[in-house]
Amino acid sequence: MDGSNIPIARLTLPEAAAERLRALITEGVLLPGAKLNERELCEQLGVSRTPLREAFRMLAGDGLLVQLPNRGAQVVALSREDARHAFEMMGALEGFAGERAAARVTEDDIAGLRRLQVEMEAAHARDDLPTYYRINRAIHDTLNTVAGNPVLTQTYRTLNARLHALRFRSNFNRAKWDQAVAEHRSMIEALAARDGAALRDLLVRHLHAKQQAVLETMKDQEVLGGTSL
Amino acid sequence: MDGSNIPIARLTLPEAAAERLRALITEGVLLPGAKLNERELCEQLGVSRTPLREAFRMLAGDGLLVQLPNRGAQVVALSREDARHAFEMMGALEGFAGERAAARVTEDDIAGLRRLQVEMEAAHARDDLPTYYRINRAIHDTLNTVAGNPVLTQTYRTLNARLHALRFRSNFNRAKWDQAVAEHRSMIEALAARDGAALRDLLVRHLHAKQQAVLETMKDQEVLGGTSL
DNA sequence: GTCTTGCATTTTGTATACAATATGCCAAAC
DNA sequence: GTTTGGCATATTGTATACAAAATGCAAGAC
Repeated sequence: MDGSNIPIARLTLPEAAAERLRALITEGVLLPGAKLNERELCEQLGVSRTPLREAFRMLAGDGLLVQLPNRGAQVVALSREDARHAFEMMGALEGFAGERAAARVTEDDIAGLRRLQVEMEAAHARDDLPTYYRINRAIHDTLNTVAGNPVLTQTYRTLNARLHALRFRSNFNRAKWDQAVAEHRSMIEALAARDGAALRDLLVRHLHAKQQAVLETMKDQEVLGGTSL
Repeated sequence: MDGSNIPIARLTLPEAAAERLRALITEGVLLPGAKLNERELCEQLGVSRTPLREAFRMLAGDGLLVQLPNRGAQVVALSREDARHAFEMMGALEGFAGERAAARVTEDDIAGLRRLQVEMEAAHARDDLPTYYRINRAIHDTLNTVAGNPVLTQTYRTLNARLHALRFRSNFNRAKWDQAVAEHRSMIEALAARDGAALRDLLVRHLHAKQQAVLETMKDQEVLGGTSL
């Protein structure tokens, strides 16, 4: 026996419930601010209250739910300010990832990213937004992986899940899209040149643009129970 | 009624249990790698299993415990690598905090920090390590607060709690201490000059030094169930 | 008409009983 | 001597009953 003791991935009941809830939030069945009734959800998910409550705790830890004492859990609703802070943080995390990635990247990694870039540009050319999103995400995930810091990866994933789950979509238009694709090309070049500072800068700017696009769509949105974290 | 609906801070039972457990971990009563027996802890803390388990989930979310399905919870034991990654991340977070703080700092903030710096140098001069630690922490916390990003603050606090709870202490010596105090002086100057890039750089380097000091003490320490996150 | 007060109902919090799983030990097989 | 199988025990996982708290409504006071 060697040390690779990875048990067969068997979801525990609370984990499964959390996963299902996460999906319900992401799909927009449970909207931001919605309060979660334990008994109702128990019936819907077919689990009893104990594991459901453990699922609540997990999602609260991920920042998807807030739990108010004696008043149950509700889906977080980020205010404009909260969103601004979250994207600002994302910029910092991605910038750090880029910097580290530049220091550790291999030729194979670069080749893989170039392939993704080609696919991304093809999706862009044929206006295939879903594919574009998928590849975009793959590129950012790869950068993060290449950075080789699990603490970063964990933090990044959690924050990313939060932003995705809360349905922040940018106000898409052709000019911004073209710009984003161009930025990605520059990133790969900076990475290939192992220029960490430049890559960091590009990523921070890239996220800043995304932040602006998202904030535009939230222009005069009410606070709706906006909460910290 | 205005919107300041801050309820009287009344700790829920799971929160209280979590707090107590956190203390037990920080004080070293529960050592890294120790497995936590539910029944035992129930008796010790005077709560039943349900709230204790909720406390486990909370601490697991903070990265202080790992929960293995059907095998209970245990205190995380960070490997050398894990510690390296955590400190690297801390550097990135503090760097980001410094950058933002430089953009937002007020003259009052600077005055307050200068006062702390004087206190810190006094503690340093009289070899008062506990006070030094306390003020050091206050300075870093202030920088973080001035940065004005709650998402950052939350992440920073969680990671910091983890590093503290897991009892990472650096291999202290006079040269390193002198160096650290000098670095703090430079930081205040960079902040006063609103030079975000310089402050960021100083903080990253400062954390790197701390990382080195900690890693030295972990030189050839075994992995002991070292886990991710 | 508005504000308070008390009660019924709903919902959350905690304890505990029972079920499922893991652990350790001993005997039997190879 | 090592390995395998089966049991007894310990420990975790889940459901549920009961307790505590919050909510909503209606009746009465002002």
